[in-house]
Amino acid sequence: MVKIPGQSTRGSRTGRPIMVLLDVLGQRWTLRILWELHQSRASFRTLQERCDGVSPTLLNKRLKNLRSLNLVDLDKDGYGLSAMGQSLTERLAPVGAWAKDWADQL
Amino acid sequence: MVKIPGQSTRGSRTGRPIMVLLDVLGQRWTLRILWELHQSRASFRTLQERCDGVSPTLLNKRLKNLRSLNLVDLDKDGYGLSAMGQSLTERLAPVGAWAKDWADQL
DNA sequence: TCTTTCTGCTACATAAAATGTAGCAACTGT
DNA sequence: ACAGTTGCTACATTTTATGTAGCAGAAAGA
Repeated sequence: MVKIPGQSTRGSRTGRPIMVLLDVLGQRWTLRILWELHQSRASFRTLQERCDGVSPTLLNKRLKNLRSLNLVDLDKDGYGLSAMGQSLTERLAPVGAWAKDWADQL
Repeated sequence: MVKIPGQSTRGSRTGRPIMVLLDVLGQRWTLRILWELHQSRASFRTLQERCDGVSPTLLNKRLKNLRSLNLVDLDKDGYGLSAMGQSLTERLAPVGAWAKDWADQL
């Protein structure tokens, strides 16, 4: 059972890792934040701009959460993906290619 | 430029398909709904139960949206993934495997 | 040293989104 | 005719996100 302190258990009643992950990624801006950090490290403010000016309140909330989940870290160069975060976004990459075909088909 | 009627343009100012997709997938329950439909087709109510009793209001909203995006369809056997939805969730599958390692590492 | 300009972050009122519960109309099977 | 489905809607309450302002600390320049 995966239990994250201060985290909702919505969609996690089974405790199956995938459910927990889908729950986390399904939070507004989380996916986008990971995507942006996958492009490059960024300071809080830069990241905020890149995320279409998402509110700092929420950005901070998400970043705190992603750090506690060991997907994101913070150093002198600002925020970036941890090794784990990197491996996740790498697996998410094929979806980027898929999106092009999908958009054409729409 | 991809424009979806009645859809927020949050995170879609560039109109890049991936941004639109991240925006859609980043909506609460969307990812989970796709995941559940990837397991098998289901009626509205069955799907609702599988999604930990998500409110029918929201479930319907998401399903409508996913149908307009050509990711989900509805037939006599209830809701299910379209061909497009299938190809998306297939690309999402590696993330399921990843989640196990991630959970162990937490 | 004294600004200026970054940094990450917080407070708080407003607005938007999600929940929970009840129930409707249409169809299916007995 | 009746019971049990189906997909779905209404609506009041609660939760979440937005937008704006601004604080405290570090670094860089004059």
